[in-house]
Amino acid sequence: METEREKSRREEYSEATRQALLAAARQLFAAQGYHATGIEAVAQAARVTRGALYHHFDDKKALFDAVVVQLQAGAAQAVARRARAEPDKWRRLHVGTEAYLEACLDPAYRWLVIQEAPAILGRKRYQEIDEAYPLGLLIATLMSLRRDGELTFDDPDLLSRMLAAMICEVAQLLADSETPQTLKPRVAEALERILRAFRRS
Amino acid sequence: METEREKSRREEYSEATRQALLAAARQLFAAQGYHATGIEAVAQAARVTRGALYHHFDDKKALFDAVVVQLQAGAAQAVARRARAEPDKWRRLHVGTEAYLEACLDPAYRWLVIQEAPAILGRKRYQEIDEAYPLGLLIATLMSLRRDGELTFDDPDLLSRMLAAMICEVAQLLADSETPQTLKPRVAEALERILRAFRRS
DNA sequence: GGTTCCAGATACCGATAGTATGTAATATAA
DNA sequence: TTATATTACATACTATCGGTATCTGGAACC
Repeated sequence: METEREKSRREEYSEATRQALLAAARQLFAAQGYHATGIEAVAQAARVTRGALYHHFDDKKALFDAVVVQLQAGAAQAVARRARAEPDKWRRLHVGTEAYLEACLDPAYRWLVIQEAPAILGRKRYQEIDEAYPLGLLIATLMSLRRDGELTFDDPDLLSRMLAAMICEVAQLLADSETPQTLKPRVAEALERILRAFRRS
Repeated sequence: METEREKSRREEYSEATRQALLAAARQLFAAQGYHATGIEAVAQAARVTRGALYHHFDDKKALFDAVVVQLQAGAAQAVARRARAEPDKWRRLHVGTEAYLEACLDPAYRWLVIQEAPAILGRKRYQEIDEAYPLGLLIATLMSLRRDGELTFDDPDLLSRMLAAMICEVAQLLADSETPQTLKPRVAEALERILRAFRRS
């Protein structure tokens, strides 16, 4: 914890408008996509002018970046909350992937984080954020399993990315599916089998 | 084959400029990305004016769409060429995934088809193209294996998408990797194991 | 109580996608 | 052969939008 210096009224207001801008941006970007959303519209939705927006964020990309960070942080928190409860590591992995899959079902997450973010922020920056949040959790879990000799594969980093890619893809399918309730168990089975392929037998 | 009606000189010229526009677009989009590339630049590179471009393509997105179709067709052709030679179906699958992975290593393919296309064309249209070309091959192969009772999983469509997603992700990793020669065998092993998890034992 | 500083507003610029219209060349029909 | 229709392409213009430079009012601080 950093020393909680008393915030001035000004700083409070400033922070509040920053949050309002973030919320407006998330909402509009998710609803219409990044390029279809004008900076002007975001500012209006947050009830400020474009000047205020440019005071808080360097440019449109920086605003989008902040939205993505926020979404990734939220997803990671949701996953961690559920996984922490599990004592067994394989169970933790299982619960974690399921929780992440659930997080991916949020339309805003799918559209902004999975679809648009890599192209807009660039793969490098995208991976930075991903590793700092949800992907980082997965990597850590797999590395831990590897240390215990429970994972029969030498590259947890590679494996985690492959798993994450699959989960994202599957989330899109589930979201687009007209019969998700029949698709869901198949997805679970496939993931189960794949994980087993890397588990010490 | 449709009846090869004699082409007039005009039609030949027209087709040639269309191809020139496509080639210029592919080159520039791949080099700088979709949004960073102006319509004007594409027209100039093809040595025509923007008017000509808008004559051949409805808008910028349609131009991009055509480029993506061309790239996907090329990839599918490369995969089919290599896979057709194999008599055994599992071998065919193996060779096919490897060939597709190789196709994904083309920077233009990675950037335009994998990264930008879903966001720009929309997931629906993207899947249409994908299913018509490389993904379609994979689905067909898996369905054939399923019919033979060789595949112990009920949803070849789902599985093929999961595999394709992984391969795309892995291609990005290989491309970014500083030591692809050490990464490659690990990738091969992982894919091998995953396929085995769905193979009749 | 005057000065500094900063959140936010206003006004402007440049780039670019898209449109409306014009033109010259070729195909087609009388 | 001449007249008409069609087509490929060019030119000029508009609207939108991201970004910047400049300004202002009020809170914090000496």
